[in-house]
Amino acid sequence: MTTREEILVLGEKLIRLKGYNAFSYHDISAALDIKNAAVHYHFPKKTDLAVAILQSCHERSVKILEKNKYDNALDKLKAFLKVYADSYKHSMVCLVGGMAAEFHSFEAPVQKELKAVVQYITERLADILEEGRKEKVFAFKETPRTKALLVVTNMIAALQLERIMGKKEFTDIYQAVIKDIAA
Amino acid sequence: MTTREEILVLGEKLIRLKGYNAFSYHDISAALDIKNAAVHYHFPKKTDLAVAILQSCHERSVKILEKNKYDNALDKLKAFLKVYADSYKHSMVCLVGGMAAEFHSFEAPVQKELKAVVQYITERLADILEEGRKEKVFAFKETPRTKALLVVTNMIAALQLERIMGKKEFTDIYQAVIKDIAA
DNA sequence: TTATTTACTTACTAGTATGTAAGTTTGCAG
DNA sequence: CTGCAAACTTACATACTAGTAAGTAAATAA
Repeated sequence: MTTREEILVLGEKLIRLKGYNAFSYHDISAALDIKNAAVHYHFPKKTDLAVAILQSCHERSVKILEKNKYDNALDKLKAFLKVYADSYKHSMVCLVGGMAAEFHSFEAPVQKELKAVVQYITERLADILEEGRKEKVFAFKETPRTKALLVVTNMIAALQLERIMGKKEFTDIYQAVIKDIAA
Repeated sequence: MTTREEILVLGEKLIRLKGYNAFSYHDISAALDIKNAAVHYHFPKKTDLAVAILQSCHERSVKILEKNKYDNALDKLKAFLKVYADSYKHSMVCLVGGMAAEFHSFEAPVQKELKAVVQYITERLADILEEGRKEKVFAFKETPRTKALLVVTNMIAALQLERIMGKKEFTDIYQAVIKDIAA
């Protein structure tokens, strides 16, 4: 991994563990054993780093959710939900849930990028749900978009609650969501 | 309102608008036209302020959810959900959702208090849901506790998504949740 | 070989955040 | 009227944070 990539990965980790405003360039430079200015070399401002992290998250999401990767809706949904299960395994909240609270402390480019990620994720999930309902493997009474919002909010906040309470809230919610959608 | 109360109210507002680590004692002292040290007089450390804010939130929740305030489960549920609808009206996330992401940057007393609030809220909602099912006005297949977790996560993250996307995500989710529970 | 670019380090600045110590004002109890 | 406590202000200390300017070492291109 290049230094730039290491900064991106560690930066995302720090946001998802402590929050954006709770980490500093010093946290990154110390962990990677480089100097503060080296981080500024790759990402002049913290805003630049935040935007790059969100873009890499967006790209990752596209890879996971790209059409034709799986040929049935159930596998697509499982791939979608696995992202959150993996977050849970590493005691992290998802990037969106980790940045939402501090939204109004971000500069416009960060806000814009965060919006783009959320929009992409909810739209793709709505597609998957609609497809599954046509295939008769999913059942739900809401519109695909509304059901997608319900599922996404369950996942985002499940990770947050698990962190606070730590009594298998995530697993409960995760299994309930799958059971609820399965026709 | 006493200065102490004004600090508490403004502090909570700042957490819910910008996030805990994004506001400073200066933000409070400037808004209330007092000196920085005056805030420290009432709440020596930021941790003390956070704990006090969470306690006042806890007390408020107890007042709203106290047993025997309403005599039927539907009114109880409505009172519960109204808290989130009011947050939405003021473009704020709820305190729990606003602090979850930064959880690991808090000192132990803050973490403990946040946990207590979440625990109380989910337990009371589970009670309300169970009561409503007995009254045959609510219908759901999950356990009351799991259904409570599903509803709470919908509300918490709905406020967060609304903030990011701003295209009536909250209203969609809010109405879908009520429709889903109503028998 | 020389020039240029990449990826840094060294060294620094300006601003802000949390927090404290000591002094001041105001109202009230005895 | 005196003493005392509550609610501040003034002034300061410490530490960190974001960010910059200038220099360096190594690889690469002309």
